Amino acid sequence: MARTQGSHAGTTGPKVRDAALRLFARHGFAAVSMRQIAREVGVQAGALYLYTPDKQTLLFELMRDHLEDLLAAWDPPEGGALRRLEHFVRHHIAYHLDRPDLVFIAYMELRNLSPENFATIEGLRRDYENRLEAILNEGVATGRFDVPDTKLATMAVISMLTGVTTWFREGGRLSRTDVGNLYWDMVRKAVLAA
Amino acid sequence: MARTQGSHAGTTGPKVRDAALRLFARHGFAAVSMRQIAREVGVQAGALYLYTPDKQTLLFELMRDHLEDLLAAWDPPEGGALRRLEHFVRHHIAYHLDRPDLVFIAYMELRNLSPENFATIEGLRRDYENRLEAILNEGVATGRFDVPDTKLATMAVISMLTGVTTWFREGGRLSRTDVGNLYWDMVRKAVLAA
DNA sequence: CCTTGAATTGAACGTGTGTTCAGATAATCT
DNA sequence: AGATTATCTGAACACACGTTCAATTCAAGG
Repeated sequence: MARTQGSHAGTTGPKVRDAALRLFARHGFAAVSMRQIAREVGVQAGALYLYTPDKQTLLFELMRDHLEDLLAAWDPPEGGALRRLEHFVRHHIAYHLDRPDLVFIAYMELRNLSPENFATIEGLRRDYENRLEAILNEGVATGRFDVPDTKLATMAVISMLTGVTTWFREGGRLSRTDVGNLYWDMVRKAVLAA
Repeated sequence: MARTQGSHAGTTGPKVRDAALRLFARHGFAAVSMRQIAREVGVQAGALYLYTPDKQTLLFELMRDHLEDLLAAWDPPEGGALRRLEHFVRHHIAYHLDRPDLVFIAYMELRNLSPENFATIEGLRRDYENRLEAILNEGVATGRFDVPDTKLATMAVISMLTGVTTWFREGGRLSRTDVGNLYWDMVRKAVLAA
């Protein structure tokens, strides 16, 4: 037998990516087999190879698409460095809270990429970090910010903000708005000149 | 043949843990086989089972020992909340920079633990977080700190500090002392009342 | 020097891995 | 209705996995 009722490439392709994303995030890339992904999709393992050349490419494309979406999704507002920084902080938190699985694998599975794939992902991540660093540099140049080392501050702020996905739970004590406000409060105080 | 020259249980045990730590950190727990660890130690795979009941326990004990050492290593100084916080920040950074592999697996391989092992590790981690939260609470109580939510601030600060291991490279632009100073500067400004 | 016991080998067990592919099926097009 | 094509199955490939264990070797104690 082959091709059970009602199955089309248009729906199976996304289902493969969804299942892979969920399973990779939950158990880790190396711990998930192609047969597990196939079972989740409702298909035999061989059929997956109509939608990806191999397992690693499945992971790579999830990470690449995530980072490209992240880069495309941010529209820096007009205004000074402080206003742009606030927008960056709030947007980073909101965007990451909406995609915990993608964030997780994009930060955790780097070592399972081939060297070329790793370089691509690393480049995209650096593009994102450079945006924050540019804001900090601008604020320092205008004297509004007191940041002795903008490279370190960039890494520190991104680590702090991204960490929100490890503890935030929907319906918990704090709303998303609360979280955005509280993080922005800390970042603002940390970079602002006295 | 068995038992090649000059090998003793006293040296093989630690070598197994060292090799496992290095390989787990580099490639991930699930991606490392017992045979790879054995090859690194210079022994056959079966011999590893004289030193660990199974692969998962090897991981668990690395994580547990790391967290217990971390908890035991910190000796909070006399003084107010600000002084204790500074000591915590500097100690956290120094301790983590000395053990990048342990930090890495303790944060990355949680999902490869059995439920009971996970609960143990989670408890140890919470003990550590509670120390920071207690400092923040004390500072808020005395009016020295302006921290609207000490639980969130705890997570934010720990994420920020632990992130140092992802980018710091020995012999780079910044020394360890520089890094300690710069992080402490950000944390201090973020929590201090105006 | 001989015995004892810890340390290790090497083979084996059953199961699972990523990937390929000829053949089968169902939807689409003429 | 018949031919075509995209979609999927199921079996197979060669290899690797974690773990066990009888047999073997070496170091130490009497």
